[in-house]
Amino acid sequence: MDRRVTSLQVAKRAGVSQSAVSRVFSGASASAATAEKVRAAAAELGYRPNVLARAMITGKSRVIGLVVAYLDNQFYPEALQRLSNALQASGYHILIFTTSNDADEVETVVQDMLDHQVEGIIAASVSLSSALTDLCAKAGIPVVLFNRGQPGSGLSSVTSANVKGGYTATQALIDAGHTRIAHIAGWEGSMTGRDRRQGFEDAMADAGLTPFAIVDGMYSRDVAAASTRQLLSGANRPDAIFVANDHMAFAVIEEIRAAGLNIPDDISIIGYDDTPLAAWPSFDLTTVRQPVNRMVEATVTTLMSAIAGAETYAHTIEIEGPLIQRGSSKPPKGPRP
Amino acid sequence: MDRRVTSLQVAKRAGVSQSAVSRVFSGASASAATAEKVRAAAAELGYRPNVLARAMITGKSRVIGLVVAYLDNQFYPEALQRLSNALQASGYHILIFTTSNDADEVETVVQDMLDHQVEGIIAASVSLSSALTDLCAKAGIPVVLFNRGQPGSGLSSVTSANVKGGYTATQALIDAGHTRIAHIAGWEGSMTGRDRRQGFEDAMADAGLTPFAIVDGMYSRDVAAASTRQLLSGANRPDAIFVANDHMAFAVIEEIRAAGLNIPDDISIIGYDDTPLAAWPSFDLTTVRQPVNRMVEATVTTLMSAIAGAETYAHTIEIEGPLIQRGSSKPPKGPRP
DNA sequence: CTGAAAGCGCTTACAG
DNA sequence: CTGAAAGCGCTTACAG
Repeated sequence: MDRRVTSLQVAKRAGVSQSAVSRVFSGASASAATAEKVRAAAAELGYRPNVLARAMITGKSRVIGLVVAYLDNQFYPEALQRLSNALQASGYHILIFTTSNDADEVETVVQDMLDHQVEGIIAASVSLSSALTDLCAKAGIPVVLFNRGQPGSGLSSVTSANVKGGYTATQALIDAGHTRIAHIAGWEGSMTGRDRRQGFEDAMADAGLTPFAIVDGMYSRDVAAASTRQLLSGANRPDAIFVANDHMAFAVIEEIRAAGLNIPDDISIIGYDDTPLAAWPSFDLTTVRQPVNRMVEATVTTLMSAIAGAETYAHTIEIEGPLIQRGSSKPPKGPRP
Repeated sequence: MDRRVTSLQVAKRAGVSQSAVSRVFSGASASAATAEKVRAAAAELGYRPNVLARAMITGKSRVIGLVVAYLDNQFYPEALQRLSNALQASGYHILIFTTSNDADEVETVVQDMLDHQVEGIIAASVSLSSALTDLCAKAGIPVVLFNRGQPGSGLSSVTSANVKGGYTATQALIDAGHTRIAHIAGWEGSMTGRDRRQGFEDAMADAGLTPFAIVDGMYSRDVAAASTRQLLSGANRPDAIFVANDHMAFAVIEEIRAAGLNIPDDISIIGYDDTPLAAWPSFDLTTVRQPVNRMVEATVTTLMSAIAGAETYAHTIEIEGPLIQRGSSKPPKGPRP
């Protein structure tokens, strides 16, 4: 319940001015003797600079706002952890906000962040209205979209190469000899969903195949499960499904098993993300890896240089990830070209 | 890139004093006419109070520090989301720190939080050294441990009723007719681990049974998997295992299946937490539910009343959760008393 | 109700 | 290198 100790108290104890104390702790020039006295006094008193006061003067809060929507998707906890570590390494901390993708809620959250004087915002799988984008621009607060593109918004984004990833996944199914290939797409309202779908459609077209079906899974387990039941209910059924993320793919796998079908003998499944669970024996999911570490690196680098004022234009960074071939899909047939 | 607009600019535009602007936005008394003029000017200029400046004066940052260690365990993303929502509802925001349980790292993180003038700290499954506990006490910053007890530390904690939960789980295995019951314990360094183990031992003793084995799973998938292989390798093997959390139980289930054994026919498994995955058909895990929502509620309530200065003594809150009987363990035999 | 003024705990020109 | 002083953007007694 003690009041916090201030630089003035340290100054008195050390027999120097308050400015001298400040200089020692802010890394400005000070003689060895002064620094010595100040540090000793500070240690005795348990002094630590008030970050808020410092932020007021410098205009640098050292805080980054992070908005995240889908924490139940295992991709995000890992991303959050890595983001947190990378930012801490740069001397920044994360003010976190969880939200749905509802526009009003996102607006509230972004306003809150701005009010807290964050130096930058990372929006993970969340879209920003153009009003919100303007607001951040006017406040001079850089925004980086993580795992979500928003072309034309003028916002920087870091994603995996979604079109290419969708293509690669689909190509792998084609190479395995499949012809009745369905796609359970990501949310149509998201660029990642549309891009992966585009990759699917391109690969099918290039192979002269017609999609068995394309349905919007909304990045939801429940919707994906219902879609799967639907796909299996017809007289004719797909022999392979490319699912737009692992989170949905797990639900798809379970539905297929519940229907008494075998994976991959009856149906091959390929997901997207390579979340930790994909490698678990229970799923053994073939999937396109999103290289979280490189995506996080790119996000932090982009944000930091924007904060430093180095760049004012938007960066659209796409990082390629490999297909991880596991047991949920048949391996490629015959010799590869 | 504009400079942020300040209360002084609003005051000039509205033709009132800066204090008047402040009063309108801090909810102090102001005439309807003044409020009107101020709000109009603020809206035109896009003014919002600087939370940092407000925090400096009031000494209330409206920020809660959250330390979390095991984000790969699905219990935590859910808890984080609920915590975030509950705190936002109280006008607070979360400064998040991920850490290992390493004492030095925790110390750094807590210091960082204190430097940022957080009003309270929630430590999820992380222990605080007594030096750190003292530090927070001296700074007058309340700490609540979430899902981790630390008796004798003087810190408040919110957990499930771990001894009772361990007892209930074990009793369920006994009721199902099992006699060779093993326990893969949580980390021995944690109170939750020790309590659940205590519940296991009590139930076994009450039933006149000797534990088949007790091993420390360290709350780690890998350690739990290795322990399982060990348990299965002997001439004699357990017919049931109580695993101290779901996160490990999933790995245990997979090892048992890999060994060609059937769950629950050969071995019954019961976990702890009732994470989302437990209900998935792939695991269908019988488990003791930790009532996340009620734990979060209790955590926020405790923290808020401590911040309000209402209580200075430590609260140790234990919340009971039911056993969720699913397919990974045999149902109780015969009639229940 | 309202304005002038002091002050939260710092950083940073400015002289010396 | 060092101290006195101004100021970051607010809140809050204090008079009027």
